[in-house]
Amino acid sequence: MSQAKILTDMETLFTALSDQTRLRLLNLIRNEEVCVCFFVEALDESQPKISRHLAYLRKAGLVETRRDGKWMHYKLSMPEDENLQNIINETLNRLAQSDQMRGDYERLVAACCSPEAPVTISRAPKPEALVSAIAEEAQEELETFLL
Amino acid sequence: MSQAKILTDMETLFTALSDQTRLRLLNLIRNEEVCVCFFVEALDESQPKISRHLAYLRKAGLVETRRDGKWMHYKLSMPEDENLQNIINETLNRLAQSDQMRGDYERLVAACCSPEAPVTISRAPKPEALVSAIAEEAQEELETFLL
DNA sequence: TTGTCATATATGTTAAGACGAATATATTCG
DNA sequence: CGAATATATTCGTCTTAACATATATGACAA
Repeated sequence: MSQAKILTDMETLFTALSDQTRLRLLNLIRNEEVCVCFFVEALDESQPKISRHLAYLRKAGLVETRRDGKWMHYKLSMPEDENLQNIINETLNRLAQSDQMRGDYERLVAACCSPEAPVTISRAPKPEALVSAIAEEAQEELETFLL
Repeated sequence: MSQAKILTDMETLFTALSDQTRLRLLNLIRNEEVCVCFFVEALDESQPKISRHLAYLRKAGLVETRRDGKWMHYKLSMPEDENLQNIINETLNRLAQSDQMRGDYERLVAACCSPEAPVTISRAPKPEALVSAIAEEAQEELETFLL
């Protein structure tokens, strides 16, 4: 039963959230599935460090993985309980107000879409949601231009 | 500016919430100011342990203290940011669904209001909100009885 | 198979924090 | 003042978890 574990589950959730690197990672997958190499690029941290923290989040049940050939994609995995969902959403909303988190996100976009993207990741699969958002933006710009 | 510290502040908040004893303490002061001796009684943990965790919560800005002679009272101290407030409220709501937390609360009520309360705390100032709630309940029972 | 790339895990070190036991501080009472 | 009470802090120990560095795994390509 879920009853018996409420306290332990919350401890697990908050321990997972109590690290800056993990909060930064969550901020990046707020909307979309992201490939590990983009985390490394956007946070400018070592690959083992990113990997360890992603593993931590996975064990805590906060993210799910999908393998795609050599690439591992991570996405948010919401708990069933509504209170816990709200906690996570409020966390993401608070993070979104931070300049630093916006900077991380901008580096994610740059790593995905810049023509000068480092060779390392130039062939990695880009986050779909992000790419389509960028495409829409470009579309809008085009339309604005045409007016 | 609050901007510069968003990430650090969240790390501090979640670290404070990532311990079962501290979650149990927060559950007890959800509605009211409570004196340390009642925490010790309700959680059935050693006094130094309770004291250390309360100090931790105070340093994290989650509780405020008021001295009343020999007694120290603790109460919730909400952060200014609305997202963080929501996180704390959702946390308390989730805790309230736990049988264990309800057990803690019942022991708090018992310690405050039972005639067989241990000598140690029989003279300690009781939580006002709790006492008045109990009084109302008694009043209701009386009225029901009179019908 | 051999090599290469993307990611994960092991290792050794260091720091944070949780605990019980003992002790210190602060307040009140006599 | 000194004794008693409520709470806080210190100490020594143990666990958890952070990190950098090095190495292992798993997938694909040649």
